Amino acid sequence: MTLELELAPKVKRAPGEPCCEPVVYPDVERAEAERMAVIAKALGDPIRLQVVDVLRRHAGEVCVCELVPLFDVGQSTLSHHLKKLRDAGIVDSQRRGLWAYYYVRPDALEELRTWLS
Amino acid sequence: MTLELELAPKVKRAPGEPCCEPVVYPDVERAEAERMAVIAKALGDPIRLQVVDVLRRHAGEVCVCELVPLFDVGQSTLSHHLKKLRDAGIVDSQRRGLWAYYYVRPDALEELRTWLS
DNA sequence: CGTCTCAATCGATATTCATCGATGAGATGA
DNA sequence: TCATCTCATCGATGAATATCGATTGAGACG
Repeated sequence: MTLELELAPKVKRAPGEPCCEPVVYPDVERAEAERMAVIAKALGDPIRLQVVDVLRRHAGEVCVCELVPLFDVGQSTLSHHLKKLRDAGIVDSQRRGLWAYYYVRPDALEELRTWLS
Repeated sequence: MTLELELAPKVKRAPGEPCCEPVVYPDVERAEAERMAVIAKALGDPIRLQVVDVLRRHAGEVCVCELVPLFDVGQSTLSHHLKKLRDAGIVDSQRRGLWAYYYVRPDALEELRTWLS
């Protein structure tokens, strides 16, 4: 904040010479970032993120037949979104009788939350 | 956990009768969820998320010319990703001479982090 | 068994998106 | 003024994705 006035590199330099401190980026962090991107991508659709929001507000489980009328898409489309969320480890489901009940698996969201901290 | 054994609805019911407690989802929460989806979507690409990771590790700013060799894509592609991050309010940039320096704007990430809590 | 219901899957389609190469914009310096 | 450098933007292309309607599969019930 205070003494960074000379961060701007000199324009005159040998070709290929770096303009500033070289940035290092370990493979370990790269792998973790890739995992976080998978979670964020699953949350990156408005419908999917709203589904997660609804599930979190109803701390137990929510039946798919209750989820469908909340959104302006067909049942098959919502099922597709639920699969994406399942594949990312964000939600899971349990069948009872004819119905399927979905619930949030907090671990994935907590992973992302921690990464953001 | 303990007393949810009778959550499964009776199969026999009048047509159209809900299978469980109706779910409500206020428009206010819906709007907030849409905003979070924008942020999550911007983070949902491995390269973009790694860019944010690098910028966070270098608390000040990082020159684009240092960013480019870190990733296996061309300069124009990286510029495209940086624009996406800018549009989502996650990063911002400042030009000094020929160079452009990018830095993280913590607010957007903090918004998402708070939502995840 | 046959039929009904709910949810998952399939196939098709239109849109979005990541990527590239080329070009443009702006600054620097000869 | 002109060449060079960095980065942003443009246009095109192939891949991924969101969506739909139709079908399938699994349970429940009679």
